Amino acid sequence: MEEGTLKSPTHCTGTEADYEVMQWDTRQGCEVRQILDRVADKWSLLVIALLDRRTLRFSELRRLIEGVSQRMLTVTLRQLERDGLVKRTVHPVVPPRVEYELTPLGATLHDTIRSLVIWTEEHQVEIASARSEYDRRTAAAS
Amino acid sequence: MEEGTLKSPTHCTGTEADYEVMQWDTRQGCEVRQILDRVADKWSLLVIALLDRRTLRFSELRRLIEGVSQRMLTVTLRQLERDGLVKRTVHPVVPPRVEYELTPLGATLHDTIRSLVIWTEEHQVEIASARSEYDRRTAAAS
DNA sequence: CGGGATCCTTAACGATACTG
DNA sequence: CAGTATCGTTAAGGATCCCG
Repeated sequence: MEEGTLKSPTHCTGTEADYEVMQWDTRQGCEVRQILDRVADKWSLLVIALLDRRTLRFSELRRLIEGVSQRMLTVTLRQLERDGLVKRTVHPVVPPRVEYELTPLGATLHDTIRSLVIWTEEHQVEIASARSEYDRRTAAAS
Repeated sequence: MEEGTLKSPTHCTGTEADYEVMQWDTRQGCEVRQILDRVADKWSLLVIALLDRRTLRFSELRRLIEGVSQRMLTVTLRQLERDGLVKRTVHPVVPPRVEYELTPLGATLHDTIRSLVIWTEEHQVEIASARSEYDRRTAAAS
C-alpha cells in the first residue's frame, strides 16, 4: 500500500485517467472502501470474532454480544451471509433452531479480525493513558 | 479468544462475579469494545492505512481520502491523536502547515489494519460474486 | 491552510408489536 | 425461537460561516 488514493464508493467513475495515480484501481478499487466498512463494522467484527470454529445459535450470539438488539443482530447476520462470510442453517424443528458458522472465506477473515481484537486487548492500557494525558494537556490549555 | 462474552462499553459494572465467564474481564474488558469501535472506524482505518512511514499534511489526507468532509477528518485526527496513535505537528508559519504521522503505537496498529485492507483487496471479487448469488437466490424466492 | 462553532438533515438504530 | 415490519428517536455527519 503505497501512494494510494482511497476512492469513495459513491464516486466510482471507472475512468482510466486516474488509474496510474492510485493503488486501488477504479474498476475494483471503489468496492474496497465499501467492503471495508462492512467488514470493520461494529457488530460484524464481534460476530466474526465469536464464530471461531464453532457454530452458534441466534440466541447464543445475542447473549454473547451484550447490548446488541435483535434487529441489528439480524441485519448484521444477513449482511455477512450475503457477503459469503457466514453460513446460515435453519433446522426445521419447532421451536426453530438457526445456527450460524463461518464459511471458508469467513474463516480467512477471522484471522485478521482476531489480530485486530488482540491488538486492542494488548494496547488498551497504553491508549487509556494516552487519553488521560491528552485530556490533562487540553484541560490545562483552557 | 475462546468463550468470550463481549461486554458493552455502556454496561460496565466492574463486578467480580462475572469475571470467570468472560474472556475480557470487566475492569479492562469493557474498554475493548469501545477502542475497537474507534480503531475500526470508517475514517480512522483509512487515515492509519495512509500514514505508513510518511507524514502527511491535513490537505493531503483530505485529498487522498476521497469523500471525507473537513469536519470528519478533523474529528478523526483528533481522536487518533488523543488515543496516542497519531502525532500532530503544527509548523508556526503562515499559512499554517500541520503534519500528521503515526506514533510508534500507531505503527503497530498499522500492520494489522494493513492486513485487513489487503484481505479486502484480495477477496473483493469473491464477495461480489457471493452477493450476486445471494441476491439471485432471494430474488427467486419472491 | 487548518481548523472551530453552528445549524440542520439524513439514516442508523432501538423499541415495540406481530408471526411461522 | 428467530425472525419481519413499522414507527419514533437520536446521533452521526454534511454544509456553511468565520477566524488566526
